[in-house]
Amino acid sequence: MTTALKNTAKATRLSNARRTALLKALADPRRFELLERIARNNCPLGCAQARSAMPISPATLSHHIKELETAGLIDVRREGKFHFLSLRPGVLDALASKLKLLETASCPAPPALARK
Amino acid sequence: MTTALKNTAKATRLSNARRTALLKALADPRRFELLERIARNNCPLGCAQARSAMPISPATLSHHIKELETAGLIDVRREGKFHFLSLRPGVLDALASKLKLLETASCPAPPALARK
DNA sequence: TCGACATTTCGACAACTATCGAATTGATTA
DNA sequence: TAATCAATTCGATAGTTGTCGAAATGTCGA
Repeated sequence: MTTALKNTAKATRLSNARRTALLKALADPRRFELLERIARNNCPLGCAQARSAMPISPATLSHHIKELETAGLIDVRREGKFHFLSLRPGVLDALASKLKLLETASCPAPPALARK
Repeated sequence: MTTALKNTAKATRLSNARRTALLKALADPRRFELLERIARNNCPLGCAQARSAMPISPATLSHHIKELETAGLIDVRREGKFHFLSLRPGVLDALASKLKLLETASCPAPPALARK
């Protein structure tokens, strides 16, 4: 019950600060690419795998991983020397919902609206 | 038919560059707040209205408006000295869809995944 | 035409951020 | 214990970005 409610709350509620943190983490193209790789992998993505897939230095990768983790977008599992990255469930959904809400809240733009 | 297809394509397709531009525009908290005000207004929001609602200088507001417009999130209608801002339909939806796709593409994280 | 007003541009500044090489830390194995 | 390897931290650098005051531009009305 508590867990169920907690998960539901997480899926629908984002504070302004959290929203900002998420959007900032996603705004960097390299980071988004990394997140895509993590999301599309069929199981937790090895850090080493990410490294060989992207032309960036280990230091830069580490930095990006930390940014994604800090924003709460991914989870990092450590097994000895090896790290495995996975998408944290529900976070992107919550953000997407927030954006859709904004779209829904708006009134249709008049057709005469100039786009100069 | 062409228009219908065009709108459909817009709702479902975002290039990487466009996606990045959108996320960068949304990542600033002030800008997001401005977008929220535009979205929630029942008709195009007057620039002057935005100005009086937010504690930022005219220069800063102008800068943010330009960023939102350049990213393609809003349209600006000019009536003499006055500008009116409105949300461009479908853009937030397209972005939200992209995020949801990413969520869907991921595999469920194992419960044993450590969150250190 | 001038003055008032709405908005933008310009230049400066400070803060933030992506990237890297080098050094460090931590885990594993011989 | 030392060597190897995975990943992080550190410091530096260059680029980006938000913010502002002042100046400039554009519109309108007297």
